[in-house]
This record gives sequence, C-alpha cells and structure tokens, in this order.
Amino acid sequence: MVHDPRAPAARRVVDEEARGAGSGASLDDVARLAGVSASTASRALNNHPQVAAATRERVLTAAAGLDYVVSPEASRLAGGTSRARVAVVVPHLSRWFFGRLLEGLEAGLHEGAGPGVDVLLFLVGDVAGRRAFFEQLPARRRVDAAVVVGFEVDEAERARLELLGVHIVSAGGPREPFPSVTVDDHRAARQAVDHLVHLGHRRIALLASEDPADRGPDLRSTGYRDALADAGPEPDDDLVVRVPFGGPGGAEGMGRLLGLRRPPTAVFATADEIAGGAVRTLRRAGLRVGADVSVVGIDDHPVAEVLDLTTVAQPVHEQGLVAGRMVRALLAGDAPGAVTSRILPTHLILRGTTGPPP
Amino acid sequence: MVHDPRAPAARRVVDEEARGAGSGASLDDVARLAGVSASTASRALNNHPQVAAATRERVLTAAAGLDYVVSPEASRLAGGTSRARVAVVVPHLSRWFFGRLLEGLEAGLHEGAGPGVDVLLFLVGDVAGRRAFFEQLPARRRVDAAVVVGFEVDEAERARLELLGVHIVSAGGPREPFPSVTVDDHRAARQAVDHLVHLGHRRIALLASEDPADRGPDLRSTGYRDALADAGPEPDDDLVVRVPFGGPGGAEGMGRLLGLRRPPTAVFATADEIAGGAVRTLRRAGLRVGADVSVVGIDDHPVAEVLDLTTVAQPVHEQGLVAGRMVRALLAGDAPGAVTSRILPTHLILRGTTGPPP
DNA sequence: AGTCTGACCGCAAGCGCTTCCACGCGGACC
DNA sequence: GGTCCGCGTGGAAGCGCTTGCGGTCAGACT
Repeated sequence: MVHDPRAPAARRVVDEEARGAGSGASLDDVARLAGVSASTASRALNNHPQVAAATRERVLTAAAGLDYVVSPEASRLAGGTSRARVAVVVPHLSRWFFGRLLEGLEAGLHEGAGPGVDVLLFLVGDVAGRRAFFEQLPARRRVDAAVVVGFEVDEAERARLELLGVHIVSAGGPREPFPSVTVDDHRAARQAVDHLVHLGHRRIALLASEDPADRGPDLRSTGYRDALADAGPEPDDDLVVRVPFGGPGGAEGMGRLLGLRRPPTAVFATADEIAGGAVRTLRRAGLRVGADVSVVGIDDHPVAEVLDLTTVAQPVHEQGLVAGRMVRALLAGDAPGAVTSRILPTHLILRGTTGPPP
Repeated sequence: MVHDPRAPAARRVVDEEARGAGSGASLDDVARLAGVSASTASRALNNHPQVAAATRERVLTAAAGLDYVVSPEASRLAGGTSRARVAVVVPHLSRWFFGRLLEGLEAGLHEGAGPGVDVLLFLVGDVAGRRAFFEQLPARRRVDAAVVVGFEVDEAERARLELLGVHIVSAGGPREPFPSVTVDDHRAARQAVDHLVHLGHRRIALLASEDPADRGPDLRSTGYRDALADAGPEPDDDLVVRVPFGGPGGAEGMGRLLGLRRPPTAVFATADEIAGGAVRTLRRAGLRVGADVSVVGIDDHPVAEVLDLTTVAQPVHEQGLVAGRMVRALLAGDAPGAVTSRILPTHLILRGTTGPPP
C-alpha cells in the first residue's frame, strides 16, 4: 500500500505491472460496441430472459471480441450471483489420506449441475497455523463454507466461523457437533486387534503415532486397549510404543519391540504407513511376517497392497465425497441441523501379514 | 441498514440466507461507533500513518466489538490492496508427488513477510477438465497467477492466460518457455539404468506408466532407451512393458516380464509406486529382489524407504518451494523473462533392491 | 499578535457491476 | 380508432470500500 498522496499514478502503474497486461475491457466497453446500454449488456451476459435474442447475440459477440471477463469483485459486490467459495483446511498434503480425501471432496463439491464452487486451500500444519487460520479468515478473506480435514475444531473456533456466517463441515476427523463425516476409529482398531486375538495372539503390541494431533483424541489406541481388555490379555506397557508418524517411525518402533525380553507375536499399527516400517524391520531381522510375527494396520493405504499387508480399510475417497455433498447442501440453504453427520463403515482386509502365532 | 419497504428487502433476505447469518457490520457501522467518518475508519484499519494514535485505537476497538471484517470485494474493487490469488492446477492429489510438491509450493508462496496469497485449488484429472480450466478461468474467476503441476501447457493455453494478465509457472512437469522448475527426467532415468548397467546387467526391462499424460512426453522412457543404446545391449521390445500407474500395474507388468522366455535380470520402473508392485510380484514368486532380480525406481517415494528400494531421488518439496518463490517474484513485478527456470538435480540412492546379476 | 505549518480529519468521487423503475413502442383487444 | 398490455430498453441508484483534495484546528514560528 502506498501512502504517499502524491503518487497515485505510480501506484496504478505498479498495479498494472503486478496484475499483468490485464484485459481492460469493461462492461461499458462491451455495451458501447454492441450499441446498447450497460444495463442491457449486463442482462444479456447474465442470460436474463428479458433481452431480445438479437440484442443478446450482439452483446455476446462484442464481449467475445473484446475478451471481456466480468470483474468478480464488482459483480459480487453489486449483488450479482457468484460462485461460492469454500475453504479446505488440511494439516498435511503429502500423506495419502489427505490427498485422497481431497480428491473425493472435489468430486462431491463439483458434482451435478449448479454453479460450481471455488476451492481455497489452506495448509495448516501446526497448531499455530491452525489458530492463525481461524483468526485470519475473517480479517481479509471471506468464504461461504469451510471443511476441515482430519482434525478437531474447538468450540471457540466453530463459534467464530458461525458468527461470520461460514458453514463448517468436518471430514476424516473426530465426530463433531456440526455436520461431519468420518469413520469409527475406535471400532476400526477393534476390528484389527480382534482379528489378531481370534488368530490366537496374546502378546499384541501397539505401534501408534506419537503426534497427538493425528486423529484427534487417539481413538485407535483406545480401541486397541479396549479390545485387549475384552479379550483377556492383561495390558503390558512395554508393548505400547509411540513413534513419529511414517515408515521410519514404524521401523524404529518395531526395533524397540524386538529388543524386548518377551517380544510380541503380533503388532497393531495405527496406520499402514507405520505398519510398513515395522514390516521392513521384521524382514531385515530375518523374521517371516505373517508367520513369526503378525502385523496389521489401518487405512488400506496403497502401500498395504504392495506389502501384502492385512489392514482395516476405510473409505477415504467417499468421506471426501460425502463432505462435499454436505457443503453443497449447506450452501443450497439446508439448515445445519438438517444435514446429518455420517459414520462410514470400515472393514478388515485379510492379506499376508497376519497368521496364527508361532 | 435501512430497509426499503419494497422489493429490495426480498433480495436482502435471500442473500442473508445464502450467506448465512453473516455479520452485517459495515465500515460505516464501525465509523459511527467510533465517532469518526468512514474515511478515517478505513485509514485506521489499513494502518495509514495519517491517523492519530488515539483515533486508530478507537476504530480498532469498535471494529473488534462489531466483529467487523472488510468486504474483500468492495475493498479490491475500490482499489484497495488485497492479497493476490494464485491458482494451483494439479491432475492428481492422492499421489504422493503432487501432495508433496504442493506442500513445498505452499511454503514458497507464504514464506517471508508480504501480504500472503490465497491459493485456489483446481483438480483437473483428465484432458477435458484441463481444457475446461483454461476456458473457464477467465469467465468468472480471476486469479493473478497460475501454477500448473506435472503437465504440459500448450501454447494456446498459455497465450490465453497471458492475455488475461495471469502469470504462469510450471512445476514438476516438462521444461517450458515460461518460468518453470523441474528435474531432468531423461537424466534421472539414465542414472537409474546406468547403475544397472554398471552392475553388469544386460537384460534390463522397462516398466513404464501407460498414461501418456504422466510426465508429458515420456522422458524417462527415452532415458532408458538412450542409456541402453550407449551401453551396448541391443533393444528388445519384449522387455518394454507399459502398465497403469501404481502398485497393481507394476505387479501385473512384472508378472508379464516373468513369463518371458528370457526374463530380465533387472527392471527399471519409471516410478517407485510401479516398482513397488514389481517387487511384490517378485517376492511372491519366491525370487530374491536384489539378488535374483534387481529393481530400481524413480522419485524416492516413501514406499521406497519401506521396501528398501534403490531409486533416483528427485527434490519434490523443493520444486514446489522454488515454484512458489517464482510466483512471488512475478507477483512482485519481476518480468517473466527475469525469472529464470530451474532444473533441480536428482541423485541415485543405493538400497537393497539392486545388485549384480546372478 | 499574526501568520504559517502540519497533523488529522471529512467530503465526495468513484471502482465495475446489477437491478429497480420508468418509458416507448407495436400489436391485441373492445 | 382508441386503450391496454407487455416486451425490450435506458437511466439511475447503489453494493462497501479507498483516497485525492481541501478544511480545521493546534501549536510554532517571526
């Protein structure tokens, strides 16, 4: 921003430069070329029924010839209809889960007819970034809806958005009091651990992400705990290992477990990516995965297929899809209360990394 | 807000509904509450030096109390400073490469001080979607710059954007006549294949993605061909297999190679994800990867680490980062010619899936 | 003491568009 | 043959903000 009052011209020049050549054609130009008034030109361009076909044609031609594009600012400001804007807030993008979910979200947001929406991307890795998002959003940008992916929104944040009239939906995170779509992580973990129990395992380890932000209150860990509690084996804290998210973390955690006096016969990892690392360590140690030691993960990440990893699949793309539809419903005027949250089912996929204990 | 008793009220109501509760506070409200004129309020909010500290304080307090947020439309329309908008155009999101690159891009776009930018996400999977993007962009939305990730932009498309004053930069795709950042895929392929050649392999297969859109004109394949041509082994079409991108594709392609009368002793896959599938097939077939058959990929995808896969790493995050900086330079007024394209280096990472032929 | 200089502030003019209203006009009607 | 009607159009009023310009004071000068 230039404060010097003597420099209006300068600012304009900078502006032009910054914005590029920028077609300068305005609605008035189009109207003039078509020999009509701006009002008529506007009506013609907006497909108003009240303009004569011939006139409309003339206006459209003029607009095309001038490479005219409406100024979205002016249009929206003047009360014209304009595409909705939705913010997508994600903590990561390089993890498969988030990318995949976003693909579904995109599909859900654009499916059907309608005017379509613009998607604003906000990558808020850490808590600070998240807080900044919720504080800044109002300050300068403005969206009609926000979908948060994979993390919990606290009440204050939600209230702030609602105050601004921003719809909010959550996908792939914890259950929320507002429209959300997710899976039952607690149950998914139980499916995984129950499977190990049914195979006869008693010493089952937990390999969990140490990042508290991952999957909110760690339902997958409590699912593990509850499954064990029901099954009989008394908990052994040595068998619970927390590691950084990802393959290297899993590999290192598995190493620690192998160093135990009484190593586990099976391992439940809270994510396939962690499980993958564990598998690698086991193989390197010369152990046969699925025979000497069983490993099960969650997600059905592509790596699971490659590793022949038993896992509990969750419908990631679909969570995004459903969330996208929810946003559209909200944007169409449905009351938030009328948009029902959904919990999508998960299911065990049997592959080669699990088997009875040796 | 005064309500005209007649028709306008109806419009307003619809608006309110569509936009949600929407705080109604306008600049005038703030000004009134603070006991100043709108001009002064505006200046105070925009940190203009010409307002008395006490006044500014009063305005800020009023604004906070009213939960006031500027209307970006009005602000931008009136010539106020506003954050730039950049479109990010990607063909996929669930693939690691794109997500990872976008993380770098985000970082590059937001680094340093400056006003920051808004990122509009466009997911254009197929050619039709891409075409639609380049045609639609002008129609309704408006961005200041676009970065295309991982695909080629044809001259007509580029010209269209330039006409509209939209800067464009390319990342992770082919080299372009406009600012772009990428790696030398041809060279990367050579690094991989040369490695196999140096180990003594003569029958080296190519496992390539069949999607012609992947990596544009398939430089990795030609890199393979050229490396072989230089090394001596005469080309054998049986050893060239094209498969759908991904693990399953790689697995199936490897199966085909294994069925050959004279199977290869080494395989070069144009992506780690494909290589991963190949490794799986080999293991299932009871072959020792790295001893009986060597496999090398490209990318240094996380799966490579887990599979202990030899690969040629490319700096994905950094490509995004550099692209983001280029956009900022362009937005700051640098001429496109002054922003030099970059080709980032790749390097071989030796792991366990390659070794001398049996 | 009179003038001058700034610091602060209000006025008003738009930014480019949409929409309400009024208006002219030709045909359908009695 | 004069109304009435409705279609197609232009005029004008904003949407909410920014900013050049000019006015109003308080001190700081001479």
